[in-house]
Amino acid sequence: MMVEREDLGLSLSLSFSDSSRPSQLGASPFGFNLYKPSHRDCETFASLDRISEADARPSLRGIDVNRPPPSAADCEEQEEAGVSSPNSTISSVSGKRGEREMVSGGEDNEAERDCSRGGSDEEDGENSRKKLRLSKDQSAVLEESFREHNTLNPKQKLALAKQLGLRPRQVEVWFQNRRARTKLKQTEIDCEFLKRCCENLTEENRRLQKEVQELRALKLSPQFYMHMPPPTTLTVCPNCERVGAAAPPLPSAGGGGRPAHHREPVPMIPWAARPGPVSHGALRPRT
DNA sequence: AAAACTGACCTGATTACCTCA
DNA sequence: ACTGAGGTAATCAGGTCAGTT
Repeated sequence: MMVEREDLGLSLSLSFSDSSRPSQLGASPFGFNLYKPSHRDCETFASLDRISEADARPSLRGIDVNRPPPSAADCEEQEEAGVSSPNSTISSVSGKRGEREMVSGGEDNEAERDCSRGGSDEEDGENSRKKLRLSKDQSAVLEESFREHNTLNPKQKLALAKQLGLRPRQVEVWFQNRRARTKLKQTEIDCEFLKRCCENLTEENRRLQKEVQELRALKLSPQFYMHMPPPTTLTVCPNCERVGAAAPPLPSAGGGGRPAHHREPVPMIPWAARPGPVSHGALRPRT
């Protein structure tokens, strides 16, 4: 069974078989990579938008996030200042706090503190969490970006934020939500898949039980021996030298036309498939 | 009115870096 | 100079809230 990507409704870019992208979410058993990047992986050069939530709140009360925030441009400028710092090692250095601070130092942080949090619930009743609605264009750009990388490094975040006229924090939140919801959808799909596997196996089991019963009945009848294959059709397995009748391959079973005793169990679920064929030498003693 | 969607937020975990004894 | 402990900051996943469609 293969689930169409379009089925997800989120127009996800689930890479079922594409393992070529390193920056996917971490590995899902179904091939959807759910990659959690370590800080070492990403370019953390000026993560200006991470601030104490508590600190951020008070200064933001009264800001309507649905309005293109005056802060957005301001933030970008401030962050750009960080980005364009001659001392920064923006694109090549990974997550060294020294560098982060170099570009995001004191005042910028304060500024970001003011502009990165849309927050402001409680207390101020009239400004309880207004919701921004992203435009189609904004969503499209974000989707496109998500398809390419489902995590953002700070540089990409800033660039996107600037391009879309959003705060970096908004871009960050969008990506976080997107990852979470993508994963949720994938889980639902996986669940559905497992359900169908279970049904198929139950059916197969029923069928095999029936077959066993029939064979037992046949064996008890004297005519059974009349149907025995002549000895010449018995084959010797070249690997283990066991004697077995050449069985026709079962369409649904793994192992194709191999002798029955060499057939691998059918993997119930895709990720259960072994990386390679199990051979007699698979359990070689360590040297 | 109810349900689905979605932007925003909170919390806890993880990791890297810094400071200091 | 080296080292381990504790602190700080950034980022993430998972869960939730609440406004919008």
